Amino acid sequence: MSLRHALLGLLVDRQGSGYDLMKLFETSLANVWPATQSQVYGELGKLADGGLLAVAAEGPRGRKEYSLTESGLAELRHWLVDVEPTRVHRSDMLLRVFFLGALTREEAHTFLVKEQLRASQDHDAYEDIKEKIDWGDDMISVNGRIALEFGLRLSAMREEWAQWAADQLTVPS
Amino acid sequence: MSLRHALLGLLVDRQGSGYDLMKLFETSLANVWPATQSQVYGELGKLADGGLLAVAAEGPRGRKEYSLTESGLAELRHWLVDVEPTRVHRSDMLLRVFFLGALTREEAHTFLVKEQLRASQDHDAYEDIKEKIDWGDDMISVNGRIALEFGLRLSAMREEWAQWAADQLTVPS
DNA sequence: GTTGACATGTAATTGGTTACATGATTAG
DNA sequence: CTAATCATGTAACCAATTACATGTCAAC
Repeated sequence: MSLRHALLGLLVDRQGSGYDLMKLFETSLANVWPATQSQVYGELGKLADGGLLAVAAEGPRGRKEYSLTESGLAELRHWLVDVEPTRVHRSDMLLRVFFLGALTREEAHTFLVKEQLRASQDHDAYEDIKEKIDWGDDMISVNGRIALEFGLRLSAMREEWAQWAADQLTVPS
Repeated sequence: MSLRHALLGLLVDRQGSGYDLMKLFETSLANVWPATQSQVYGELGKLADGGLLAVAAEGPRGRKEYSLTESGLAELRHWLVDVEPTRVHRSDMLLRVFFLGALTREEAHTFLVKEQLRASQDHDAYEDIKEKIDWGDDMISVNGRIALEFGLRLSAMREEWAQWAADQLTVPS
């Protein structure tokens, strides 16, 4: 149930339509919590029904501008403070690693080299974001920097690990 | 659709019932791809219907022992070699980071310190596994070690990052 | 004979993805 | 006038979670 909280969070220091929030999503939260258009519109409706959001204004083309209510902010804060983040993270990449023995050594090696490349590309992409985005001083910009640093460290780690893992295969015990 | 491949993978160098596979899951794959009992039994049925698995033997208590077929192995290898691993990984922890501005500085600091602690505990748990599990030489043991190393490096990274992030809050720009 | 491990399944619900469908407004 | 952007929604499907339901066999 994190999407609802993502939407509440985006509405803390701004007000916006589903369309606005979708665009914000793409340029910020999509890396940690992807969502589709249908999901966003659906969830906004439910949040408004539940009184966590209010329709602050209606514009052209049926545009509905949402704003956070008292109870919406309370729910967000409750989620941040009291709800434990999920422990396990699914990774189909690591799942594959378990079964690399079903491939030839060359194929397994290729798999790990590709992962190393992906990690390296991800790292580059994060570096790009760090340089090119002009960071505002709003909440998601300030804290987005902290999250971005995680991405940078993670991709660096993945690259080193994949290198190490590929070496393990090349020189077996 | 990774669960099907997880099951195919487990059946590469052994043969087993849903019950057996569940137990194997818990002690190996659960960290990278959790699955429930109902999911496992359901998926095994579908895989058998599709000819990727065969019922090799039937035992007491309705026990059905599955084995990998030719086309099952082919499908596994295809997934390993040709299907790109998922790019984005959801993290409700990082999602929360974006919204830390909705908390007081103390609350936000506490959140990051708790994350540091979780990472540290995860690291300890992985160290424990590394020491205590007696590793066989079967496929999932050999490659499980490679995956475990990822867990160790990731938890170390998370711990350092959380420490850094907590410091960022304490001494603001 | 009773407890615990073995063993399999179904049903209801939720969250997420993909595809489809429609239409208004603005800028060139 | 026409293309791009704005704007919202529905429907079908799939994967995963939770809870329920049932029953067997072995060991003590």
